[in-house]
Amino acid sequence: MTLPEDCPHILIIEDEKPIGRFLTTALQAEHLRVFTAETGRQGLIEASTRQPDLLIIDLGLPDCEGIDVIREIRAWSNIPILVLSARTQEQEKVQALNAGADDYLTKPFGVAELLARIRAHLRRQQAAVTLTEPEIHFGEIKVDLALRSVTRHGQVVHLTPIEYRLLLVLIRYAGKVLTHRQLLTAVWGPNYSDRSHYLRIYMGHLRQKLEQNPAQPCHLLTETGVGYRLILE
Amino acid sequence: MTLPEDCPHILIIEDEKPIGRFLTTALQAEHLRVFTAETGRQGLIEASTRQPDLLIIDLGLPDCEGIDVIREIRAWSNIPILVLSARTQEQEKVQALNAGADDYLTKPFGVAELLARIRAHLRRQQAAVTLTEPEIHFGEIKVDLALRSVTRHGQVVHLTPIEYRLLLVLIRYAGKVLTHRQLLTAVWGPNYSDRSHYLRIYMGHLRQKLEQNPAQPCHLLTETGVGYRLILE
DNA sequence: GGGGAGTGTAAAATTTTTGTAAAAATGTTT
DNA sequence: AAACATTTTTACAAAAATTTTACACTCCCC
Repeated sequence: MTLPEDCPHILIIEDEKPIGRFLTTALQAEHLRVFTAETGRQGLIEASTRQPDLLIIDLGLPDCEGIDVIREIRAWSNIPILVLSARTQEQEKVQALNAGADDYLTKPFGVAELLARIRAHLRRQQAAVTLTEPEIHFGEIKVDLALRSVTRHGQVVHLTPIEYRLLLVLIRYAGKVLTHRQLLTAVWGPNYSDRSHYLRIYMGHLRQKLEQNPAQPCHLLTETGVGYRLILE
Repeated sequence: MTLPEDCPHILIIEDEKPIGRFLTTALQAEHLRVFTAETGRQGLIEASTRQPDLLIIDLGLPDCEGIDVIREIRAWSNIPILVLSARTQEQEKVQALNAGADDYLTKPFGVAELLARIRAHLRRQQAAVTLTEPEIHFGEIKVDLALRSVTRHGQVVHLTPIEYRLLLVLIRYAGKVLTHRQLLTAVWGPNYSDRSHYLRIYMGHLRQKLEQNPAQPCHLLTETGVGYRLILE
């Protein structure tokens, strides 16, 4: 088996253990990293601490309705949510989609179909790149996205391609903690998600070039054990 | 006396008739609709047919253990369950909470306290349905799940990974008593369920960072011999 | 009052994670 | 092919987080 870190993370919320185990092995065989939760509550905790790339949830959980779980996650995240439902749960399925689910599969379903759907959503998610503001400011720094230029006190600061790309990702999610994996995937691609040392080096470069005091950064912040975040202004 | 249909329904499972009658009249006086059962079996039937909003159950029932009743109900419902226990039933009390009970009262208890707890859980239950808020507030603290940031008076409060995860679990089950085992399992994993001293240290850290007066916490509360709970607002 | 279980706090010891420099490899331009 | 810029690798010091250890405190029961 290959590296566990080096692949998309999937969270499965499923109360029936046999099905959960089946799904887990099926996805692991496709080189996906799997986390599981057996209740909605536990699922919410896992979702916010593990930061998965995709969520699979079975409707009809014991503790709270799967629909409520979807609604709560949608309040702060827009990861793809894939719903599993029984044929008797037609209404709930529609409700789930209204609550913010992206797709559904009716049981029983084939593994091939499940995997195809997962891959489609992961691809789509990665393609979602948009940004509105033409200029971003923080500290002494101005970033002009249209010109691809970074200036400090009006002086041009030269950034290498990777440095610029890393900065872009941080800007797009400014204020939010981005996990190592999220940053590595966004900048180097999904096959580099375990090379955290790259981040240390390039965050170091950015601090050297953009921070007033690189040793005590006040915009490019470290969240030890989790990742990094950019604080604007 | 009139009994409006829109008042909360309470089911009491209690084998000692005098206590049952006492509780019934006390709750009815507060405009709560009361159903009673004298055995666990009967209680399960009542619970599924009456669909109460809250369940009060006395540990130490004759036919089947109260804990089994809790477990069975938790398999299909997440209504608040309030446990009544004698001082000699410390172990059972913790077992009941581990099985999914929300709160407990040790006999003898005052009616005022019972009513306060009932109201708190009914309110929490109602709020949980509409809790799609991306931000959670309590005291001077704001928690933003999307940003993974905690602020106090707008100032960022830095939490380590374990501190954040522990806080998250407490938030998800806010108002409910969480046993040491439940917390340890949720944060450190099932192999750490006997390291209660970890909890003391990290609850201490959270109090230090989040409470106005860490020595007299008003949100991160200790339930001696049982566990901890978070009180919002 | 004395003793014990459960709890809170501080601080040391340990492990994990991070920052930095610099060398080696890669690629690009002239 | 040499000079240059950039990325990747390597190595080690520094910082942060976790775990361990120690001890004081409170409440309750005897």
